[in-house]
Amino acid sequence: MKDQGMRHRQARGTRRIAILLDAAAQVFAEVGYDEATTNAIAARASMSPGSLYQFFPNKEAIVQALARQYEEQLRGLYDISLSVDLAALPLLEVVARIVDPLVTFNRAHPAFQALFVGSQISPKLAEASQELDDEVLRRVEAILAARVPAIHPARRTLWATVSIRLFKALLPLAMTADARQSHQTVEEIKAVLYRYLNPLIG
Amino acid sequence: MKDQGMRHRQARGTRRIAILLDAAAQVFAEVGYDEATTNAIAARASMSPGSLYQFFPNKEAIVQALARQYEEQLRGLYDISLSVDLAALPLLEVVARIVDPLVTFNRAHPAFQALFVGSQISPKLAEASQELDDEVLRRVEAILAARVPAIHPARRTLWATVSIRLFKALLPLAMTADARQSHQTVEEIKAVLYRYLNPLIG
Amino acid sequence: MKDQGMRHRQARGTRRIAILLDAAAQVFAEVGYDEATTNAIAARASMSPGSLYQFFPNKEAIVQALARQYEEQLRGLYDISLSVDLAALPLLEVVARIVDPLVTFNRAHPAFQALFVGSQISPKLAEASQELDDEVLRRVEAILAARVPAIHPARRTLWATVSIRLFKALLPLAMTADARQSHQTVEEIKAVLYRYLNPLIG
Amino acid sequence: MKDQGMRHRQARGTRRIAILLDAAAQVFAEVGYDEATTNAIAARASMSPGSLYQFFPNKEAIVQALARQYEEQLRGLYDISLSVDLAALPLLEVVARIVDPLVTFNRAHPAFQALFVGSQISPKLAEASQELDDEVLRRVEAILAARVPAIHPARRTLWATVSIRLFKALLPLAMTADARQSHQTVEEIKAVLYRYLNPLIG
DNA sequence: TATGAATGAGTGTTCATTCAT
DNA sequence: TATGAATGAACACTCATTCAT
Repeated sequence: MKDQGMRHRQARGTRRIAILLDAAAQVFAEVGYDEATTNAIAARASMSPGSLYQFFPNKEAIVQALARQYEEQLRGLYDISLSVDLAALPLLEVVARIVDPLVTFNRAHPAFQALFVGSQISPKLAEASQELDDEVLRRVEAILAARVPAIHPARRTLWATVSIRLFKALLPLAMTADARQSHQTVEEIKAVLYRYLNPLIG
Repeated sequence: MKDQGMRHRQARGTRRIAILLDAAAQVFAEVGYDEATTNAIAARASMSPGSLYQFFPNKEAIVQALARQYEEQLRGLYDISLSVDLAALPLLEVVARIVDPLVTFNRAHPAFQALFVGSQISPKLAEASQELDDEVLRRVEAILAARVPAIHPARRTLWATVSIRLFKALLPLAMTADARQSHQTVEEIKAVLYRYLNPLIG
Repeated sequence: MKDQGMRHRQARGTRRIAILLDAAAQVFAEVGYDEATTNAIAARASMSPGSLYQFFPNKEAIVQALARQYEEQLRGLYDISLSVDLAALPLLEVVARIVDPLVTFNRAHPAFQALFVGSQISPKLAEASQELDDEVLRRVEAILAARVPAIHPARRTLWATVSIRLFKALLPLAMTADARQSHQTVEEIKAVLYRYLNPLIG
Repeated sequence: MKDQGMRHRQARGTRRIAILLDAAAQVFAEVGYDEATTNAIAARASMSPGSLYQFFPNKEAIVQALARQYEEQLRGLYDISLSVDLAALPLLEVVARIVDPLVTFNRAHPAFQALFVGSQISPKLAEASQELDDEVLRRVEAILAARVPAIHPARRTLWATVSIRLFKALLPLAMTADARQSHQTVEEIKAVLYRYLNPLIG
């Protein structure tokens, strides 16, 4: 009996956290992290400010949780599409296997863009979503290393950083309502990355 | 007599606007548009907040004016370095003639980055610096058109948009104190753009 | 059967109240009444806030109950050490028989100080621990009356009030960790009271 | 002309600070430092919260300013009544010259009590009014030293500390509306201090 | 015209208290 | 009855904007 109550409560808590993160994602997507207010997030989640603070100690913790969520979901996404020998694939295929899922993911989670791209501008957001950025950098470096093991670490970091920034810069372009134009832009993103990386690791 | 007084007053007004824009540029460069306060800008300009609002109706108008100023300065910058037949130049040279002055300009005007790059993230700033972005887009489109006149307008716009975003994405990387690394990054910027555009308008 | 269940429930309630008052005492001793939060008290008592409010209608009621508890415990304390003819004892001895147990009691119940001394400052607390203060005043008046029966009631009240306040003022000084200094201060407390009262009731 | 404007503005600023400190004193006197809200102080001063923060960076700064004001006013008070050879005066006279002005002062400035006495309870207030407490301690120690130069510093500090605490404890008693009772209490305060100190420095 | 004092709605956050379960 | 999630009014403090001088 007690167990059931507890399980129920925990489930409720988890559900409310999910609702909050959803609301936060919406608000972040609409006005960005800096402009988002905790009261607005709570209101969007149909909660009181007090409730929000029962689950998160402060505003930063909300983005961090959201970023962590995205990180895990992305991990799941790529564990499938990258579980092959990347060195054996044509570069264009590698690029596609990275870009396409990310674009799809971003369409399903519009706030991802706000965090991932916004971290380049807002210092506060950058600090909060540091982990996500680090994780992405590590992963891209790993992919580069898989194809060109002999590469100098500093160059590898530069190439990875540049690649990530290129992607971040173009991702918003692909997020229009017009499906046709969106598809064309995604192709362009892949072309940019392919052409940039081909002379380096092709 | 009255005329002179008026001319004097107008000159004074123009001068004060220039001082304000200078102060705004400093503050924007230091903390970004969103974090910049109008009081801080006025103080930096050794003026009262009231004076600031005599020249600008609100914070947005300040960035807009600053963006317009940059727009004009950039026009002057390129009227010199682009007054040749771009179709006759190698693409790498064209890219260099566009990128290098812009990097130089940005080093002299650190706030330019805050506006130009920041407009991709902050919706407020995006709205305010719309015109600058439009102008830049038109110019890049013109260059593309000069090299490949037969190009479909939609594709031209896409290529120009992508090129500009690529540049915006990498510019901050080039703005470090380390001269050596900065030079390397600038080369990388040019490489990215060259490789992207070569198959299209090489 | 029903009776037993009820008795059981009541005993349980009494026990939980005791636990709560203990927790409250700890928290009051640590941060004072004003800074103490009901949630902190409940947590310290390993209870939910809701349970706390099942036994006490509000925060004030908690201090009141605690004060009442201290009142009773003090009664027990003095029923022993004052059950002699105070008129026959030297004043210094009387003072010692009042001060020493109180200091000992306070060392065992650090929250007592928070209530007893704090009531002089925080209006909220003063209201809440009014009863305790009244009781103490009555008792000190009784002692004074025992030694000088002919005393004018108003003077008796004044002397008692002053004596109590003197004690309250110095008690915190005696509550340091340093045993040596503490003893010295306790002697000072007794000296103050003795010198004050000697010309009056010596 | 400008000078006049500036002088005028400065005067206005000074006046507004005085109004604020007055309002703060009222609110502190009514509810104590901890319970006082900056918005309440601003409202009492017929100002907006923003105005308050134009003059004081935070709540603590307000008490500090008030404490400093009291410190100076007290200095002025005592420069007159203590500018004699304290060693030559009878102790009762010395005590009267210290206590009487302070009581008078406190009647004119009810918030003084809130700061001076309250600092013994609220840690926040204690921190903020530290300086005032230190200053008072130094002064009392100086008086003790003037009468008994050979005294051990540690004992001098103890006696001064005790004396101050005694005074703080009794001061509120003297602040009733009833003039007759108040006078009687003040006499009692002086009696307490005299009897305490007489065996030590009489 | 220029000033800067003044405004007040709004920020992130806390906590005494309530109430569905 | 016991729970702890939920509430929301307040708090200290900020800043774009206004306005008396």
